[in-house]
Amino acid sequence: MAKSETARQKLLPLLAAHILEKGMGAASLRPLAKAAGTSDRMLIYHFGNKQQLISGILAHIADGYSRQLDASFGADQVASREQAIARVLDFTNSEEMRPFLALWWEIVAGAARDIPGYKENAQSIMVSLLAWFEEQMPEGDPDPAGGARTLLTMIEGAEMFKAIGLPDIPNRGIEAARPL
Amino acid sequence: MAKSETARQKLLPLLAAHILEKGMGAASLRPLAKAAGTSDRMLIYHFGNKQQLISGILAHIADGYSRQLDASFGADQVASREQAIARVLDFTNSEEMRPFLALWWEIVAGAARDIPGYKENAQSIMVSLLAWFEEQMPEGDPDPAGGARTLLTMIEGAEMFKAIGLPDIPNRGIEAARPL
DNA sequence: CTACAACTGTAGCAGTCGCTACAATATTGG
DNA sequence: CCAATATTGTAGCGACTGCTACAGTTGTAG
Repeated sequence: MAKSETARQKLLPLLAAHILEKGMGAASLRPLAKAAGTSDRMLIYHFGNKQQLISGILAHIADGYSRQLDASFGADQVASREQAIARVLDFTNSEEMRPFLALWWEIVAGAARDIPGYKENAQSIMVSLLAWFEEQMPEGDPDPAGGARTLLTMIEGAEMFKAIGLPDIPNRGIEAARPL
Repeated sequence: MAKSETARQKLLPLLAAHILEKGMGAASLRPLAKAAGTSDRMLIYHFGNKQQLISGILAHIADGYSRQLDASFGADQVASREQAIARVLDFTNSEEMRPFLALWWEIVAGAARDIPGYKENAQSIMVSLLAWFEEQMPEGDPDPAGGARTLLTMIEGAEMFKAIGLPDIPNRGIEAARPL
């Protein structure tokens, strides 16, 4: 099946861009192939079948996402938990994050339905996000590990409300994310 | 197009059951029709087109969900915020809630992608859930409205982590959901 | 140069998709 | 009873789905 690794590496960015823009609902072979300047025939040739193709694209996107996280936040420390959570929520409000978030909820939905590959992908994204966020915790926090989990749970809840167009509901809640 | 309201009311429970079990990915006319003991031809006849059909089914499910909420929780008061949040999380762990939650994330994903109808549906579900949860807040809570929003944000974050198979991440966070 | 492997275009299969045209039957109001 | 209306089955359209068979072309190693 798949022969050339470099061929895949050349296709992946274009395939990823297409999925980020159009969503998993538009992730069928012919549109993907067109977006990548090739044919459905060649996508199967390089990736074996559709499932492996999608897995490859999602993994590629997850990689880019975590690299973007590191790049977007300097090493400057944050002073409080409130500041840490506010910084992340601000960041996810940016226009460039929209496609990632829309895709994220599709991945969550796939994981909740036990579609093969989705749960693994979602977990790897969240585990690395948690590790990254743990480092972002304010210096001297009494419980960075627990705090990061608290705040990340809060953040994800808030992101859900943002996604469905009710961004104000978590507002008051976030103020409550103080260390005990 | 749609003529008989009673005909729709007879079909909706069967259609809803099919979507809850199989997910939106299996929500195409012919399987839905088969599950409801009719034909694709008749679904279009009764509901006009697929979008109105799906909207009707989702609204029906949302109705049933909120009625189930009221039925599953007695009027017995809860003593603390921790107890309120624990009760809801326990409830959502039950097997009968699984289909609702899986469908919920598909609705969130659709809302995040601006698929017509999904955002409205998601909002109406969350608004009524919030209103219900506000009533469930412990008596004497210093800020029931804000607290309900705090806890619901936390709950939804926790539900997401459960959905992707990482139920332990929010655990420590939930202990922190104390009133200020 | 030749043999072999890597790559690619064309065409198509068998299935599903939402939806509709047409014709027939069932029901109901006058 | 008769006419209008409501309901239903059959058949199919044109588009799309993942994937494959076949035939070729290209690149490379001996």
